[in-house]
Amino acid sequence: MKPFHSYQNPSLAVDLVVFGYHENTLSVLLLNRKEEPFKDQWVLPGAFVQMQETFQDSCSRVLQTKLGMDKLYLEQLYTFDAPERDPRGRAIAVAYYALVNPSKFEIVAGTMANDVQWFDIHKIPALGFDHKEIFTTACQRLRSKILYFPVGFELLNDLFTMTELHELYECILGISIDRRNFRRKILDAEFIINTGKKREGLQNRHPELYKFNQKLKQNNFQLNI
Amino acid sequence: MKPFHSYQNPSLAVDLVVFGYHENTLSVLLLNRKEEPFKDQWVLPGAFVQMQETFQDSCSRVLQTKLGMDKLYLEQLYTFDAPERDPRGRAIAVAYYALVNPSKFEIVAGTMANDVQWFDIHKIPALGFDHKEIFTTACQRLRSKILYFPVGFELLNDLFTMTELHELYECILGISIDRRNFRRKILDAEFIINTGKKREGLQNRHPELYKFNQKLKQNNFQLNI
DNA sequence: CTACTTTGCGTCAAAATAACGCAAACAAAA
DNA sequence: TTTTGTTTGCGTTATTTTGACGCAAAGTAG
Repeated sequence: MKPFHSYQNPSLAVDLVVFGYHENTLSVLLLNRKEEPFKDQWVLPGAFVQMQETFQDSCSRVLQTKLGMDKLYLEQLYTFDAPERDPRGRAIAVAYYALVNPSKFEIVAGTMANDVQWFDIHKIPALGFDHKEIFTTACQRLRSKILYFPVGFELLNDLFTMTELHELYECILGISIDRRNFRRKILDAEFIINTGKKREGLQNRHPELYKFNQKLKQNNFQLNI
Repeated sequence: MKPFHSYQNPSLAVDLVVFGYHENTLSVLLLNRKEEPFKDQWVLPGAFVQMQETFQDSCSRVLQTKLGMDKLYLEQLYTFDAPERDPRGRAIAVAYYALVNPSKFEIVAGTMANDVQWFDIHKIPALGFDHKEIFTTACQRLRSKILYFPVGFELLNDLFTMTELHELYECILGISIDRRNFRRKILDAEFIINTGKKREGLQNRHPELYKFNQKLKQNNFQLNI
């Protein structure tokens, strides 16, 4: 499918903010550039959009070829168009963010090339292009989205404890939330379902295991935390 | 500023959802197409993005040349990339929405070409391309944004009455809101400022005139209506 | 058996909300 | 002038929601 336009169009790329949650830390995946411009600097992974593919296709291609990942939760963030954002010429970036669940986090961390690395979102180095701005936008989106969409479940395993969910929210929102009030609000909103199972192991009291309530993908709700 | 890419890039356009509020009705500006495809059908106004201009520039160009409007409040909505969205070939659309205040609404309505027309958002005809989807996205954005950003003021005159603001909210949200509770919440949030002036005229009791509180452009707030 | 930690559930005062009542301010009719 | 009807501004009250805690059961470790 060719472009039907006679004159030239700007270059079009997708850039990805890949979030992972591991050991009570929210991290982002960065790539160390091997070419100019911004050689040896850290940047967000990305790729040019091919003529026939959708943005989601482009994102999947980046995730698979550059990062060795399966399909993840993906959501479009914003499209960045500042004329000087790429020193090589006019380039539009459609930013997406992705969420990696903990099981994949470790696999990825183990097999990653040394030019790919997880960074704690509070310890991000200087980034090339306008990627700092993209990263900041992604963090804001995640923080607001978590209050009215069960986006956090993409960052946890299928079964999780109330404490894990609680700590995830504290981590993403950057605030401390009363454990007991959090529990009440989450349960009142029918946000999650108690599976009846318990996590056995080296812990103290064995916590109950919850799962995500699928109905919430349709219904809107509002968590006032 | 040329694209630095060797292979071809998709066509890139901006599409605009222009909202106007007049006589207690929220309307959108539509254009009747004179060429194929979708000849004689209604579509959203739009234009191809020139190599050197930002999206905002492209939007302003559309608003001025096609619709004869000044600069308006503009916000990026979403970027649409379905491969078949344009039958002529691959085309990406960056959608924006714009808000027109009432004084300009009437000027525009008076001088508009007969291929441009305001439509009540509840009486939208069939639209060409994927513009129905873009329109729907814009309505949703407006509804959610009005609760945490004073976006509604762009649709009213500088000075307005509490009743006007109240009716605007009912119209956009599509629900009925208790007049007295609405007043209390708006005033508690320091959403607006009482100017002390009153609107004289043919009404009954002369209502007080309010203005938008500029401080709210920075501060976040949440209206629970 | 005794600490100590984690987890689940409950209480209660304070704040926010929804659902109204009511009278002042004005225009128009009587 | 007086009356009637409408709009506007400001309350009140019962109910719900929230925030800040207490407390004991279920575990582990000494």
